[in-house]
Amino acid sequence: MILPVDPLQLLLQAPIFEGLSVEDIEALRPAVRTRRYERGSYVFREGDPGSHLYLVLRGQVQIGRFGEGGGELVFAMAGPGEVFGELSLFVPDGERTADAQALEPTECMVIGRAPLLRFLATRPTLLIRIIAVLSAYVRRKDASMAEAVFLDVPGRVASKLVELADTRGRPTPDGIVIDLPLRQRTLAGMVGASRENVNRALRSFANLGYIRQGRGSVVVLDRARLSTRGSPHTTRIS
Amino acid sequence: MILPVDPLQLLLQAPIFEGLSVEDIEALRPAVRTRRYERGSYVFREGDPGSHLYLVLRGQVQIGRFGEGGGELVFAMAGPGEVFGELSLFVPDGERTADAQALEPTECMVIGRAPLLRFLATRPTLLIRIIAVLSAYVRRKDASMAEAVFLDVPGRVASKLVELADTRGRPTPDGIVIDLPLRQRTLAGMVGASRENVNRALRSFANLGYIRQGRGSVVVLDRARLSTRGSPHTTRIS
DNA sequence: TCGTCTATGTGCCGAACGTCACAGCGCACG
DNA sequence: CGTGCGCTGTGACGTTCGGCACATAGACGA
Repeated sequence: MILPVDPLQLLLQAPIFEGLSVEDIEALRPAVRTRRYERGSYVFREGDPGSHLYLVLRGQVQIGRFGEGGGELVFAMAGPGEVFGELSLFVPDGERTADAQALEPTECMVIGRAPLLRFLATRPTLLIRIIAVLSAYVRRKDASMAEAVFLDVPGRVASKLVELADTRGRPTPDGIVIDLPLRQRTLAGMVGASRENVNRALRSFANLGYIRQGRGSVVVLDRARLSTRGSPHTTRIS
Repeated sequence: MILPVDPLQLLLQAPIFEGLSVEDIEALRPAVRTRRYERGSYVFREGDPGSHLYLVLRGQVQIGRFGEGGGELVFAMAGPGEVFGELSLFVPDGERTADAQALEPTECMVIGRAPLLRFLATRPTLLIRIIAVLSAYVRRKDASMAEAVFLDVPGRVASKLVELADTRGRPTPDGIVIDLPLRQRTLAGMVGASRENVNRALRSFANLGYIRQGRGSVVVLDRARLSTRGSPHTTRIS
């Protein structure tokens, strides 16, 4: 994959910054640095000062809680053209409340909080767009909470696969290829289930012909049937 | 409880609008109406057009999914001085993705989307504050997702009670009284568990002397020990 | 005051799922 | 070109928790 001549152009693709003009981009340029991370290394960890915004140029980053001893939980993923680390930016002296870890060799653009805030302070339209994006985040979180409560493990896996196919899927003659290093570990962290049960769910979907799987990859073959799997048991709750 | 002379003054108490000046408030006045809701009635439902922002003057509103057939899940609560319905505001033609239901006789201030957006468009400082509040929302949602995954039902109940004591608690000689119509149904919806198991957790905490409970009310007696209950089993996940 | 409705308390059962243990197996790295 | 590490696959087991059934008891209206 060939990088664009100007990495800053990628900002235009991030939903949060959609609609930036070329002049806007030039105004930001002096504040920007790029950094590299090898697979498994941390971009930041819980408790670090949250003083920078990151834009992924190449690779993949997972954001969540990755305690050494035991469980891990994935809050979000960020691939090329996507932004992360934005939540600490607007809280004065904000600390990171999650870890960010590179899943592959990764390169990021880094923008300091102060210049970015100066930049945004005069652009209410952009601020409103950011608010819209954050509102959508909150809604998606509410929706996943509902799924975690109302769906069993296979249901959550199916639902997550459909979501990934829709948001990061690349259609091919064979099926929708999910463009992610999607290990069962990671998928388990996304849906809040054990790796073993995610495995069993995946195997059963593969047997039904809904998906095809390889090492670290999933291809969605039958999106329709997979999304049907979304309402299995009617958990009562309360 | 006596209502303030001017309901709009309450806007100053909502975190989202903290820092408004008196002139700001006057600018909004023509756009504002008030409405009443009886207990159990819906302020809005999933699918409604999301064209208004609500500020609670009196009563309590729960926001979440409340399907007739079976389960319910509470995303947020709003009491006097608090705002809800804000997520649809910045999404053009946004629909409600949750229900809002009055838990008690309730009175709300209602502000239309268009006038509010006009008002905000010239106040970047306020927009940045809104972004900060939404960022905090996202983080809290991530945190509750982590709790849902890593804690068992008693642990989640304990954690939620501590949170409620901290955010809506009124300290008294007897203990921290939670100022909410807190039925076991509602609490179950907040932590994503069945009413029965929430009951068992509450009873066990009461027996240990951590809390005292009445019909629709909980008093936290020993916040320290209750929050200790927060790390029971080490779920592995992934 | 009485009756009904809603909230709370509790025992029991079965299913779902986390946990452990271990067996292939391929990739990456030396 | 091996070889060890990490990802995948699978069985067995015990716990947790949802679901049901039902008892009790305040609250509220007729």
